[in-house]
Amino acid sequence: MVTISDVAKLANVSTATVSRVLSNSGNVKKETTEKVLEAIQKLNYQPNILARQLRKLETKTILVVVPDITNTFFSKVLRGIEHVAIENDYEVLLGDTGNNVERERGYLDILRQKKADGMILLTARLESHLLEEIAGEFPVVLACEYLEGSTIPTVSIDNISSARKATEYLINLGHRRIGFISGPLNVILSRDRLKGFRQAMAQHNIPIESFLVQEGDFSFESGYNMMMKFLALDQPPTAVFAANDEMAIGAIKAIKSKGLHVPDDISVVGFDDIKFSSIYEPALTTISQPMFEIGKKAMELLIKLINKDQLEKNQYILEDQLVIRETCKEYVSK
Amino acid sequence: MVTISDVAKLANVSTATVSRVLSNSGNVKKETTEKVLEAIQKLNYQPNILARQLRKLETKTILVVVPDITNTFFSKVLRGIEHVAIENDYEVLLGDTGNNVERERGYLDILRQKKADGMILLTARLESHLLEEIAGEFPVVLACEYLEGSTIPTVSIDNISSARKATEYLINLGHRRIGFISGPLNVILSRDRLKGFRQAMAQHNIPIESFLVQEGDFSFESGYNMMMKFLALDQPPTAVFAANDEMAIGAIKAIKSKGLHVPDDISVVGFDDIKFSSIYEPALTTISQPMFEIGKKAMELLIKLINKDQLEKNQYILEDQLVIRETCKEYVSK
DNA sequence: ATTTTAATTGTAATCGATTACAATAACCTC
DNA sequence: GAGGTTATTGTAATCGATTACAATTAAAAT
Repeated sequence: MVTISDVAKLANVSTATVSRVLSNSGNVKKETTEKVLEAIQKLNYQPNILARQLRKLETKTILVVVPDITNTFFSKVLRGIEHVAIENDYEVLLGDTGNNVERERGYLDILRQKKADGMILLTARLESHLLEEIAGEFPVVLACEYLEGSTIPTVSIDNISSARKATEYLINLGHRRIGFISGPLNVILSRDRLKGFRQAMAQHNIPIESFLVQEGDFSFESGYNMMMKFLALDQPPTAVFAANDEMAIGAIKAIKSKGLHVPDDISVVGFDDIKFSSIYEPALTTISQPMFEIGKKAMELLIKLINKDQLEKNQYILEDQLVIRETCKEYVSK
Repeated sequence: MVTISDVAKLANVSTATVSRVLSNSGNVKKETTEKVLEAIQKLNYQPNILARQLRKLETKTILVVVPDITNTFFSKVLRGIEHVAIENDYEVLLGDTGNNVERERGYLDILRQKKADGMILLTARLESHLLEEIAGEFPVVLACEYLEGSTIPTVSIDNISSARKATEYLINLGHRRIGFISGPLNVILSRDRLKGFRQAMAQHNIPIESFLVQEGDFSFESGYNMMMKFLALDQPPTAVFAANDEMAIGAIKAIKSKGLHVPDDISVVGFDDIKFSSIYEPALTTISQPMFEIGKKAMELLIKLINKDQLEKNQYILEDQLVIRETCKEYVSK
């Protein structure tokens, strides 16, 4: 392997000088610089990053922990992260947990072992004290999810108000029997969306029957299954709000399987606005999250944390949007 | 920061001994081991991986270069890679090129700089000599794509025979005017799928009119646009084979937009079997690639390369499968 | 009890860079 | 040209682990 001292020897200078040329620190004579560059060229020298990292105690790598990389929602956020990472000479280490808390925990060691300068979590199922502890010691940013009462910097939308907005939209269309398919209630953002739903219903004095709220797990299949439960009721809901798009599409599938139509028989609203939602038929009305922007912002914050810059605030709330497409319709009693 | 010498001091032994305890190399007395472990516990010591890596000249990290992480096809392959990686204590550095050759090239430096022990490419748009060169120096495995006449280890399906299989299926249904929407023809796997299509047609003595072959770019939109071209013909094809599922779905959208029906008016076959294909309506008939398996196999090969084990062969061809769903129908002349 | 052998531990070099500090060279100023 | 200043370069310590080799200790063999 070609090392810095090989270069130094060939160029007839010290390793210090080669290093200085490499880092563009300035104080090297032109001729010397040229000699060194020539030697570098001739030997096809590439600095060993490990050695540099060890010396500087930084890795220029950040870790992103994702609950499910095959979900396009997360891969879009990841894209935003990568975008900013590359601009700032960072590399992205990917940790896919496959929705497994154990693996989420395992990835913390990468930080502890200094294999990454910081971490962005797109999932926060871990015990909060664990997270707080590691965030006290290393730069950590939460994206999408957050931790109640925590000071860990967070980027997300306001899930409560978004869910309220979507629910109100259905209410304004005249719906009163509205079903809600929630995400797993052990994650806070599921609880928030449920809360938003409840708030909107309460505001309009519409009582919520308990069997009209069902807990899914964000998967297509769970959306299908929960909708089937709704359809088995004597009086099925006239509209359904699912806490993410995959479940919403699962619900539509279920409705279709009974020979009913969306939106004519039942209206459906989703959450996230993944790519498939606009392609599917009927095109899904949904809350659109700025996925790319969330990723970008999260990475920007992380870089600030790494550089020990001051943050203006800890909670960054980005704008979401209700995208009205084809799955909702005014309620007309039959 | 807590270092190995802090531990050594507290346990009253040398750093060498601590290191031996850490690596479980055996030759340490029980009592000493306990003393050391106790010190490690007490100080909450975590070895600095950078230092270890520098000394051992290995990173236990591999690089995966993906053309588009938001495509679920690639994220599934990635899942397979990660599965094997974790089992073998490797971490995965993700390189998403966003279909940009420049960025693909950039990621090679990560290998050169020893930031990763090896690389899996899910894309191979680079100049082949560059790839050959880097593969000569570092462990590299190609997955999905391959390089003509190259000895770089490769995992993929047999794209030619799969495309032939799909085409023959349409032919056997009675179709003669079959349109083909190819992927970008600068990537070999697109050319292979086209070749398979041509072979099947030739075998059945069906001439291919040039305007029945259109080049897309694997995106939903391009599938839509190319299908629109077909539909503008005097005699549109009675069946269409798209080189991936996204384009196939785009094509179906185009067909529907003209008030026509799939499969009654036009049959459609896709390629890949991404998750959405079974959810979409009509459910897509397609060639199913073993994405997870491809990823697993690729990582297994890479590990062998890294360990300098002998490979049995350079080309690993996995089984694909024609999945018949709802988008094809026998041709009946009208 | 002494020698031989095996088990355990320590010392110090090493991986390949960066950088504080020291040394030298080059350039001014009067 | 002496003295001072600045620019350039070199020496060697350093980052935190691993490991070859040496040294010591303990156990076994005679």
